[in-house]
Amino acid sequence: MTLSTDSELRHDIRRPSDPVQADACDLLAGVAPEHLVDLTPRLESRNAGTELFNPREPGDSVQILMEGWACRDRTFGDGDRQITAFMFPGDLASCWTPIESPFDHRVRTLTSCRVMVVSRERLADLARRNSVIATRRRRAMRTDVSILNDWLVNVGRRKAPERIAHLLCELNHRLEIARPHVYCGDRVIPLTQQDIADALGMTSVHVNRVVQKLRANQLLEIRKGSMILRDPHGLARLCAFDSAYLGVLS
Amino acid sequence: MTLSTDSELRHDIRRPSDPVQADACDLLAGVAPEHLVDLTPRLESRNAGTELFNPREPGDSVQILMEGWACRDRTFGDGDRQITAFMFPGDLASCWTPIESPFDHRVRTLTSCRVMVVSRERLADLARRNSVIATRRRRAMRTDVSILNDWLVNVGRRKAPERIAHLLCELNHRLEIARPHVYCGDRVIPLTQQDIADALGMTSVHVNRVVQKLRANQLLEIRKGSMILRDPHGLARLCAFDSAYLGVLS
DNA sequence: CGTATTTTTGACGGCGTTCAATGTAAGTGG
DNA sequence: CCACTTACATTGAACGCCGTCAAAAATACG
Repeated sequence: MTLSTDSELRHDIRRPSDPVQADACDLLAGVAPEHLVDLTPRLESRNAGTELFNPREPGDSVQILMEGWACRDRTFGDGDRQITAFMFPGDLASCWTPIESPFDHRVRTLTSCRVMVVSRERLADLARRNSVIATRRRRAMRTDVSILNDWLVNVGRRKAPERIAHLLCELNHRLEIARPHVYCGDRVIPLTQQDIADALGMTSVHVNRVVQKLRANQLLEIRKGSMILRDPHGLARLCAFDSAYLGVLS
Repeated sequence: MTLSTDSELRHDIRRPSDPVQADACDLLAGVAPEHLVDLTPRLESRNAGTELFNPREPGDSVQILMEGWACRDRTFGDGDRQITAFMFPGDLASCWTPIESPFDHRVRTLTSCRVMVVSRERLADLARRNSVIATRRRRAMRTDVSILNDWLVNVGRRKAPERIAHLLCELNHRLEIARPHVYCGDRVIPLTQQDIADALGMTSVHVNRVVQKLRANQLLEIRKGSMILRDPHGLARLCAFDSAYLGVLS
């Protein structure tokens, strides 16, 4: 599959058929249709840069990511921001946040997205009663801790080239597992260099310089608004990537 | 309460009465004595620098921290290490790890400690059957995610002085909540400058220089192997500390 | 007292930031 | 189809935080 332009990568997303199907959602897969209706679900579109969750105004509906990429971040007064998680459908680590979130952060879309809007209260009910969903959420949370733990190691201890390579390897690994749910080209990371900088505690200027070196080594290609991994093994070698911490995903 | 020497801070720890009491343990508080016996618990001492948990050799017993400080860390081949959590008794964030740990890390004591050794299998059983413990572990895990999230923001976006101040503020806050369980002086942080460096992604040399500035501003005192916070509010002002993310603790 | 650990200090270098400008592709409206 | 606008990527120069290396001083402990 080849995509000719960036806009296709970011915006030309395949649409699932319109009737709301639980199976298309990694959190609710397998839920009986009669229970699903209780949630009053509806599919909606969101532009890139839309807020999906804000702890100060939880609201009484929850938006579950069905297509596209989102991130969890914290923004400072001076405009600095730190991204603490990347999320996309089909990825276990992405599905636990909707109902409750213990900490000060928000969730924003990075690309154009489709979300399933459901009643928060009823989803919480369902999660309490349905042991499958409960288990799924527990595993999702464990995965989130594990990834956060690894990001901290990454940001705290690795130099820029290894740091960037490690993030790309992680995303690639998660994407492979989530493949059936992710509607963008293989090994395409739909992130801005600014996004990557915000996730890794760097500036976009420096990300750019380092990423150019990686490109010079045939490890990846650079597009406007995205990157394409050309040599995942080379990237993994560069940062001694070990996917063990993602084991809970599979 | 004043302590004259560091050895007292690190080693002169009050001992709970010898019969094993569930209430002294934040994970098992409230568990009926007859259930507690099933765990075959025994109190033991550990020197500073002892490994309490290693994912590659989980073993069939679990060591629950009862006194002293420990940390979760990852060590690299070249000796570099990243600490990803500080743990002490009475602190909710410290109690979920023992039974299962989804990621690649180990737990080591930082000071001399006392631990309660229990059967892993039976503790897991108990956690499954006892909803109080289950709830406690869930909250503990949430707290852990929340703190990890904040550490990532801290390491990724703050400069050294704010970064150190923020860590100290967090520990101070958690210590105040855990006070009845922590047997060391008020506002004493029994950490080496090397420990702090390993937690914040810095070198001990630079931690030292920054910490000296904080001391010059009457914010803290420096001891061998520990620090004493003299002006918590000043520290909080320096880094704009907001304890909201620790809300789940209380 | 002698030893080990930790703190402290100095010189030097570099990785990464800051500031600012330019280039370039995509989207919009006339 | 072109002018205008916006968003990213790219480049260069200057600066500085922080790491590296190495050694010395201070503190605690046996």
